[in-house]
Amino acid sequence: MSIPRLLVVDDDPEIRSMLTQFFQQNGFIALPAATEDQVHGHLKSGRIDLILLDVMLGDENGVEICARLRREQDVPIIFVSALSADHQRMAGYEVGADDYIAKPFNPQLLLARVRAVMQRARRTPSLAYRRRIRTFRFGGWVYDGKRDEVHAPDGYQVSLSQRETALLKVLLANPHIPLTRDEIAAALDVTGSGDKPEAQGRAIDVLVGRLRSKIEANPKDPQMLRTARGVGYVFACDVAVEDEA
Amino acid sequence: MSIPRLLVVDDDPEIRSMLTQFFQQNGFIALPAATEDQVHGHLKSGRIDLILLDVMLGDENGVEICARLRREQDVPIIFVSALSADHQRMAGYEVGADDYIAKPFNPQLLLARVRAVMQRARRTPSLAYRRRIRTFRFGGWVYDGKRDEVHAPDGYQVSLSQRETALLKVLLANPHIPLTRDEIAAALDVTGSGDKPEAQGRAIDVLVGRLRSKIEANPKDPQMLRTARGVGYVFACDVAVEDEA
DNA sequence: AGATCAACGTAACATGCTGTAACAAAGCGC
DNA sequence: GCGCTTTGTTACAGCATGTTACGTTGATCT
Repeated sequence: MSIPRLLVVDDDPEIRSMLTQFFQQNGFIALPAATEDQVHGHLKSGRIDLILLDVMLGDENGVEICARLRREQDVPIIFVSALSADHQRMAGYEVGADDYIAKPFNPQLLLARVRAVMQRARRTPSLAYRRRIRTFRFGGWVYDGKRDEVHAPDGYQVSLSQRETALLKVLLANPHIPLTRDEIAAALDVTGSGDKPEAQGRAIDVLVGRLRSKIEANPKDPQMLRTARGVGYVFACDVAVEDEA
Repeated sequence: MSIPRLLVVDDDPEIRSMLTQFFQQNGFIALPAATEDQVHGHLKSGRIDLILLDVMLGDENGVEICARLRREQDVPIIFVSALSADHQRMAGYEVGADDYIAKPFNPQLLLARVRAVMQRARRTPSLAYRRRIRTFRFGGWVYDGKRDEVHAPDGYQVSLSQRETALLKVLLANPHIPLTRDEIAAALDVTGSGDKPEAQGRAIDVLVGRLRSKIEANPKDPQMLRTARGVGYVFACDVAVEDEA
């Protein structure tokens, strides 16, 4: 392979040039971009091997940009977030980013991550089919990311609806962290159309209730999917994660 | 890992420079900070591996600062308190500090604690996933921190509301120490939103009454949850604590 | 002792949040 | 089109929590 070409997308000029220079000094061809339009321009005009994308691009939501890029072209994307709180939360969003890195980052770690993602991208036949495949184990239960199935402690398979599965995945990605209804709704909508910004009645409550009825031994006294009164919901259960392929 | 970078937060210039110099002589990069703003500045501008935070920062409450920092970024925090009474009290506050150290401290002990916390932080994937899990035993009763349940001496499970449980935990963390209503209220709010600074009627009294009615054999003549007339309430009962994983 | 007053206990009420059944709308396969 | 599933909406009931009001207790002074 020739010299890897990398696109640095950030609206802060300082960070942008800092990152660009850093990668150039480390043997990459690094191109700066400040807006989504510029990104599209670069993608059309030449080969790009990887995109470093800031989560907060001005008032634009990086998550949505990522989803759009993914729909359009098959480029590995690494998210860069200012807050590690975002960072954790990102894991729940099914936007298909290949990795997440929180600022401030250790330069060596950043390089390692970038190389790892590019390695992986090279090995994998078609990026478009790639997603984060992860298997979660929690209190006897298993969510098998490969088959997108949920198995009860007794081994039987439980059938969850799409929405219920999505909710479960958001929760599994954020164990012990209280999530507000808005945050959950945002995470769920990213997979879909992504254009329902505000409040939507009690949809989340009902969804939570339905999921409880399927995965809680005693739905009236939930042990895992607890409610955080005045806040939202928490997944109060330790979760083991296995990344696959 | 490179040289560890440490932030010393204290509003007393003397202690601040004393600590800073001490750590610098022991191979750390130690940065002084006097206010929360300065802390945020340092966090934004560069890597910080650990924060040493004074409990009393002027009139600001260190506990709340800690909670805010935790929400924002994932840095290990060690509390430093002037009074060991505070020290004990801290244990009840669920702020997620990684350790507590009382002044005056043994320099070697301090170093050891700092190194231990940094070790732990390195091993642990994400600090935010960590919580203090503790089980308390008091006069036949058991509070099981893992399941967040309370069991009566006869083995039956007692159902406490969230608020009642929170109150119980504050009391258990401070046995034999009279707590004022303000202190209790502060401790209870830290877990929540953290933005109800002042007096709130008789809420604490009523809450105490409700807890008594559930855990006292004879609520009219409380043996554990005693009132300290003119002060507040005391948990007059020996408590055994077990920390878990 | 008795009077007095502040602190405390608690029942009753007010409010807000949550769980959920029932219904409606939308999507899907046949 | 028809039946089935999924998902969102609404309405109502129940619970958790804070507030108020009033009776009781306990300390202090005379």
